Amino acid sequence: MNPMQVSTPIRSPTWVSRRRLLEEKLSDLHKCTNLKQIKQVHAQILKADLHQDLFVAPKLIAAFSLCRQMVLAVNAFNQIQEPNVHLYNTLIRAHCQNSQSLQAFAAFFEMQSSGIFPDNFTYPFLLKACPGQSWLPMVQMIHSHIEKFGFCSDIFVPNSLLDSYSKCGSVGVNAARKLFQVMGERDVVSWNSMIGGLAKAGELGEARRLFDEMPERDTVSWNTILDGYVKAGEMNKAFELFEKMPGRNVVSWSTMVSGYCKVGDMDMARMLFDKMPVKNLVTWTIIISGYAQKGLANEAISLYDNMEESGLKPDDGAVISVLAACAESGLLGLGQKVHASIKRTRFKCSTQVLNALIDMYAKCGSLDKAYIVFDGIAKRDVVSWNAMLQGLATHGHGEKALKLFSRMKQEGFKPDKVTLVGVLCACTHAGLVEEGIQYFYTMESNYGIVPQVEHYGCMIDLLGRGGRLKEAFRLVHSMPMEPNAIIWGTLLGACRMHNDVDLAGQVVDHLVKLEPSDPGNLSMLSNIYAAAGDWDSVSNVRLRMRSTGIQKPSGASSIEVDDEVHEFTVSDRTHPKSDKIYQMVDRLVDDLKQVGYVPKAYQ
DNA sequence: CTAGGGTTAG
Repeated sequence: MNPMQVSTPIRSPTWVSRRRLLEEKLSDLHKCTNLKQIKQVHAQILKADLHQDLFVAPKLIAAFSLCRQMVLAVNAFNQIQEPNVHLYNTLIRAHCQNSQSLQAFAAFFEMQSSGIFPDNFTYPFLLKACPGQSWLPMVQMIHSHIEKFGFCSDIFVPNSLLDSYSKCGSVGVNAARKLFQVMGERDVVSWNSMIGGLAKAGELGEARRLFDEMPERDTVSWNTILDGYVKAGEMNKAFELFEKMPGRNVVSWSTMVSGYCKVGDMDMARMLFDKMPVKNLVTWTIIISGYAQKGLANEAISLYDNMEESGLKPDDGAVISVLAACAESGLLGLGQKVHASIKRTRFKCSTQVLNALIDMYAKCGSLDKAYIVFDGIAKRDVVSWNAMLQGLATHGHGEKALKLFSRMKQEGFKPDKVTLVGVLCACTHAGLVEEGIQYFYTMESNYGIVPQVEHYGCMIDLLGRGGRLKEAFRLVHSMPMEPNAIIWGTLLGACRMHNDVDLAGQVVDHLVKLEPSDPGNLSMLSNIYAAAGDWDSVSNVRLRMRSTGIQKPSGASSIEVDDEVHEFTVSDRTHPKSDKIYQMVDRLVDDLKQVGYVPKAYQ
């Protein structure tokens, strides 16, 4: 349809005056984040009969979208009889902001089929709805559309395309490279996107070359290359750049803090954190999660308090990050604190936050609390079910997990590949070998899920733990994909469990090829030979270890009591209270023996 | 365009 033909309703003088009354309230409506206010204005709009106005509706949609009220947003959209490009663009952007990529595309296709042509805003919004590698085909489709209709006059369009490609893994980065080369005009944003994409794809050298080549660099350019080094763990190089870059901003500082947290250097992280002139919510999230990941509960908790005292209210991202860190290190205390602060400050939480809570409670061993959160979710999604299922499965409640699985199907949820990992894992932990095999071989026909490497991993664990090593080994060889290190590692674990020395030797050969610098593999083999009393083979392996120059650092466990970290290694007597500790260990071993546990070391 | 972000086999 020709845009000129869109009929404009005739405005009566009363209409104009009604609208003028609301004008002031409408002007900032699309930026309003207070749902109550929006609903008030909405009521006034309805009263004034302005809800079908092409000027008012986009503002309403944007406002509802900001408050994550997509049902209301779509409703506002549906009030319009003949939506135009602008309205569709607003809807697409709204879906995109609320990570409803599919709905964004649905809106796009609907727009096309009603004969409305996309403009210079449509494609960039749509490209934003393509998060990551799995959306590469959609990015390619949009690319061909753009080429067909020639919207490249505005650099915003090719820049968006470049950025989307560069976030789509190595294949996408190749396409981005090509596009970057043929782009007639490049601004600093084009360069930044290209450099960021290369750095993310692990092409740090090429990224650095482009960075050096750029005609002009802004703070984002510096931050991008800085992050490239940080993600590669090259903190020395990152620090060097950080020191000499002009105009550091809060992102530059936060990037450095994040890098030091990732390599575990909390002293440097804290020093920079204390020194940085401006901190925001992201900065606080980074440092708190950093401490939490290291298991330093007291530091993390006191910083969380400081953050709230400084008047910052954690958003979804902050809550999810901190909870994920708690889950990783089992910091139930901090997790509960976050939960309490959510309950205190929020009327309701997004499903994403509740899912993070389930996972945190489950991973910290508080399955009952996980269940309470799970039961209380108004709108469960597949991730909620998966988190709960996985939690039950990994804590030995295999049957309960399978029951949850049937409930999930009863309530009409479609299992995805993660669900099936949980189901197979549940079978493994409940010793239900036959059931697991059944699920594995029927998952494609029953649920349309083609077994992936993760599912094979579960199967190998299932068969291996059940002592069916030969079958497990055959399965590894019949896999349609290349077995990865986890697969071989699982099999090796099973060999150790059942003292299969021959198989272990073969498995380790594969493992060493995949992880040549991992000292754990050979040392595991050595332990297996030792357990079988094959001391010649043990010394052979030791020789192999020495000839490759690989040394296994002795494994150490550490616990944290009252903010003091205590580290322990094998037969460690250096701790001041080691006598008491060993007394306790002996008592525990006795208790375990009484319930039928046979410790390996005492065999 | 840059910093934090829910479920995934050893």
